[in-house]
Amino acid sequence: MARTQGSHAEITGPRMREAALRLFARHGYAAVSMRQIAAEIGVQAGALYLYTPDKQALLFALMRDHLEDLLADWQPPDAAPDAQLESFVRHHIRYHLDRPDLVFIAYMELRNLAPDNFAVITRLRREYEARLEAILSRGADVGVFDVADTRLATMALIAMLTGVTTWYRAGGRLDRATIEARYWEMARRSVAAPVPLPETAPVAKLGHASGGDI
Amino acid sequence: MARTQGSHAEITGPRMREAALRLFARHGYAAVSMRQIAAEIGVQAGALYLYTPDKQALLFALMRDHLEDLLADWQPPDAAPDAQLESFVRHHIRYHLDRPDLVFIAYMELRNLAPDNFAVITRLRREYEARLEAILSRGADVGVFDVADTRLATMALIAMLTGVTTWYRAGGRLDRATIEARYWEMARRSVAAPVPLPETAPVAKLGHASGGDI
DNA sequence: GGTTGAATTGAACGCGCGTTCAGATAATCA
DNA sequence: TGATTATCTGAACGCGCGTTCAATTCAACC
Repeated sequence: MARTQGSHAEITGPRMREAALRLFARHGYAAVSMRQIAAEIGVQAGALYLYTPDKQALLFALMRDHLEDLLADWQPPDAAPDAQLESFVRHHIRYHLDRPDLVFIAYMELRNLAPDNFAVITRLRREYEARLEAILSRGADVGVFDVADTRLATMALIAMLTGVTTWYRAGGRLDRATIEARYWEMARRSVAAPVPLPETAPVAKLGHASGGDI
Repeated sequence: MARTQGSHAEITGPRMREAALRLFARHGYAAVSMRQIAAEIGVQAGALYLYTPDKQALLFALMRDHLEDLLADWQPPDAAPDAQLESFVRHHIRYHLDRPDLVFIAYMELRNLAPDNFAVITRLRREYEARLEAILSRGADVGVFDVADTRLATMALIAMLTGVTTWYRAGGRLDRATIEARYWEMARRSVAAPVPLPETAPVAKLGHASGGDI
């Protein structure tokens, strides 16, 4: 007996990826079996191999697609560094709140990647980090940011922002817009140059006294 | 044939924990077998069960001991909130740079804990987070900090600081003291209240113009 | 209505897993 | 020296793993 009612390739493939994503995020790649993924979508394990050459490729595809999406989804706007940073931070938070499982996997399962796959994923991550670093660099040159080490600041900011997925739950105490604003406020302050003295510069775009969202 | 030369309980036990720690951190709990741990210390898998009831207890012991150590190792000094925060941040960075594997495991392997063990570990983590949150709360009350949401700020800061383990490598470009100073600088700015206006307050302990370590 | 072929089943493969335990060994103690 | 005991081996247990594949089913097309 095979090919039970309602079986279609264009459905099973995506469903497999969804189930794998959910299970990998919940229990970890190594702890999830192909049989579990198959059971999740009402299919036998063998059927999965119509849609992925093996388990490793399934993980890799999830991570690669996620990172390529992330990179394609955001380009630095043609603006001043502070505006670029705000755009980056807000997009990062929004994107991560939308795809908690993907984000989780993408940096939890790095060690379960085969060497070649690891290299690809690492390159994509570096590319994303480089975008933030470029913003910080330019802002530091212009004097609107005050970062002693752009690489460290990049890693610190990304860690801070990505951390939102570890505690955020939909329907929780804070809504997404508030969370976005709070993170942006903290990120901004952590790298902003000190407010110029009043007699020197009249306008302080990144001044500390806005307090609008507090 | 058993009990080969030089076998001693007081050596094998700790060695097992060290090997498990290293392997769990490198490959993940689920991907490491008891046989691999045993091979690492030159012993057969069965011998491990003299020192742990099972694999799960081994993971749990590592995580619990780590968190209890972390909690025992630092108490908030009897000082102003800003000094307390500096103490917390510097200790956190130092502690985490000293024990990258333990830290890594302690939040990577949460999902591999049995429910009862998970509850214990979560309680310890909450306790640690609560210490930081208390500092931020007090500082906000006093007016030296400006945090819109202490819980969010707590999670954001801890994520930022803990992230240091993802990129730090001994002998790298930055030495530990520099890293500690940079993180403290970013953490401080992200929560510090705006500098009081010159005519209002003569001394600004958390002012933005120190620049000493830049 | 018969044929075709994509989609799936279900059984099988060898393997390594966590754990147990009787037996062997060597250090210790009387 | 002989008995005891802590320590460890090596084999075994049942199980689930990732993966393969012949057989089967069903939708689509002629």
